[in-house]
Amino acid sequence: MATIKEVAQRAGVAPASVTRALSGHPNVSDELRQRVLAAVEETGYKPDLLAAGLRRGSSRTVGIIVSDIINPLLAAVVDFLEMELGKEGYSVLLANSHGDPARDVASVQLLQQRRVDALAVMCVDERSAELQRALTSLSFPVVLLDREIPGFERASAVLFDHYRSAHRMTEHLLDAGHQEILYITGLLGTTYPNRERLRGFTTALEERGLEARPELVRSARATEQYGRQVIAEMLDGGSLPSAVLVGPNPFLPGILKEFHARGVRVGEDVALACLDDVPLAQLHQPPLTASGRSMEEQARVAGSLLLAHMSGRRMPRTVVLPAELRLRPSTAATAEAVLRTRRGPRAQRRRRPAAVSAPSGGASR
Amino acid sequence: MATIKEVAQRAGVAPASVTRALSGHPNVSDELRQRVLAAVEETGYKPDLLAAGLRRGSSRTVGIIVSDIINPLLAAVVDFLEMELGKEGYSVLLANSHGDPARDVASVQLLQQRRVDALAVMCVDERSAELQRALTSLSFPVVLLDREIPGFERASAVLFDHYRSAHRMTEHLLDAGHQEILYITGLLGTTYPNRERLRGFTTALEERGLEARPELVRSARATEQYGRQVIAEMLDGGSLPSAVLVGPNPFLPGILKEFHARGVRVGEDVALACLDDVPLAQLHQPPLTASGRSMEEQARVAGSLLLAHMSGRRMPRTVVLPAELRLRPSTAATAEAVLRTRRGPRAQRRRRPAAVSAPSGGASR
DNA sequence: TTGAAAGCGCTAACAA
DNA sequence: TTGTTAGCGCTTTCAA
Repeated sequence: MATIKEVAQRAGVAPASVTRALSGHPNVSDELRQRVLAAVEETGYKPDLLAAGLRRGSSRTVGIIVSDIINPLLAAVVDFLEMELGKEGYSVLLANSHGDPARDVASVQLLQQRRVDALAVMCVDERSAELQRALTSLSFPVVLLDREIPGFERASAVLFDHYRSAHRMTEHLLDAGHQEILYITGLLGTTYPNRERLRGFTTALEERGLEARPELVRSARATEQYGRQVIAEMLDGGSLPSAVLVGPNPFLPGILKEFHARGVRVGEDVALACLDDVPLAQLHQPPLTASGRSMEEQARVAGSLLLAHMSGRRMPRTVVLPAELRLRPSTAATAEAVLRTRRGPRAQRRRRPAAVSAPSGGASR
Repeated sequence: MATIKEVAQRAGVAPASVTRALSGHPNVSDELRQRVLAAVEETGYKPDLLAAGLRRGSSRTVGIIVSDIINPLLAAVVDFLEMELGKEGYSVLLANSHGDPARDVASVQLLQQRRVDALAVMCVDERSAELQRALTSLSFPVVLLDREIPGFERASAVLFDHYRSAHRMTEHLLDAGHQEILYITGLLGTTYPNRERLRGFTTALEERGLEARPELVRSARATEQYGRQVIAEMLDGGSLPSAVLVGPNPFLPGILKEFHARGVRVGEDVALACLDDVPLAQLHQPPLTASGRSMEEQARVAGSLLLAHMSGRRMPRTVVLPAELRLRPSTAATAEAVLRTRRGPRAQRRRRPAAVSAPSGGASR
């Protein structure tokens, strides 16, 4: 690999002039620029970005910490963010935590050592004191994506309005007459969306004089397995409410598998709504009502905030983006219809009978 | 950020001793190590990996070039690879090409400038001369993931046996009596899987005295939209074969949407098989027959090949991994049953009638 | 407008 | 076992 020295020598100029010619420095004669360009061409010179970064004190690199890149929503954010930042010459250093909070912390330190110019964070557990310590000690811009760290004023945040999203979705279910809703959520208290969604859910219930019964709020790390397990338990106990509300999308496959395995017809024997909209929700038959949000917009906003901060142009900022209710057939039936169907003659079922009975509390509650 | 000098000063040693103490150098006295460790603790020193990389001539960084990180299969590979390499202290620089071959080339050059120690490549178009030129000029290990570049002996490759996978899947459909199969593939000639799968498909047909009719091999960049369009065209022309074989998974949502929109019942009015297994295929009702492969294994093998090459321990190597036929209900019906269903009384349909008629050539062909 | 010189922070070779 | 020295390749003063 040719170095700047060789190029300089070949062009008969000083190394500094090569830098100037290539970096669009204002005061460079056309003649010198030509000679440098020719020498660059001949040698195939490509500046060493490691060396440039060391000297410049900035690596033109942005770190992304993500709790799980296989989650299509997070993959989409990474994708768009990489694109936004790439336009300005920044590369992305990816760190996936695989749901392990300890990795979040390790990643912050590693990326710091790699001298990233900024950090985008979709961590596993925003409450981790260690993580907070690591993040607040950073001396470069940080943007939190759907994460909230009180007191971390130096960071920007791009949040969706998960409170409103969950609130509206819950109201939608209540409007259909559902008196009991099973809410399957990710770990409470670990991240902003889970927290806000719970608040939206309980508030909507309370506004109608209902309460979120603890046994109907099931919380765990978002895995397919747990989604399946919860449904199995509810069915086994004969206590599946007329409506189910799902938070994080990794639960969804498990939930659907268990419903299908038991012959529970989504949309008929149970209403099902999701707070994450993923391809699976749209393509399921019947399609699933979901709360949709534009990861592209989140990434675009995050990207421009980071770029602005890196160039020192702006102050940290919190941006809240709306989510959109996407009504689909999985919640079209009224609670009454759902409960009637369940009690109705098994013979009418197209598939094998569902192991469903009316929930203990029932609609009469 | 504290530097090595400050640590050295505080510990009363030379900078080089700090390096030695921290890097586990054999000849370091316990006493010196203790003092250094204490000073590190006090200053919160974290080595600058940019500087270390420059000096060492290796950045402990691996580039990944991926054609589309939103594709769940590719996201899985990135995920596992990042994990494998992370164990050994390597970070991942991500470059997503978004289906644009020109970006592949730009990414190779950028990553080269960033002095990555190795490169994992899932490019858009392996035939691109520019890309080949860029890749072959590299002086560090490269591993191709499901990509093949003839003459690029210095690279390793981790391939799945897509030929066998497509061959077996086609045989499976032929065994069910399908005489005509619509094959929807990604751009032919751009990548190894598309090429090998086509070969497997046509060979299987030829072995039974059939031929792959050009109008039944539909090729385009893998997008949901094209998948939908092909199905719409076939249905409009009344020429949908009794079986459909789908290559790249991005087609799948479009195909399913069009089938659903037209009331074509997958598994009854048409047999459907996929050469990519994604969550959607498993969770569809009925579940879709698919060819499954372990992205985790591909990533593990790729990771260990890269690590081995980087430490100079081994030669480039090509590893071929098997794919597994996962038979599910979407191909359970025989061709005869499918065609009979289509001609049968509309009244028996549960949903609205399908706009399907027997294909022009028909089973009698 | 250009060149010379210094140095970013680290590590490896060599010397002690 | 430890310190000294040099230098990775670049960019940024500063001086000419």
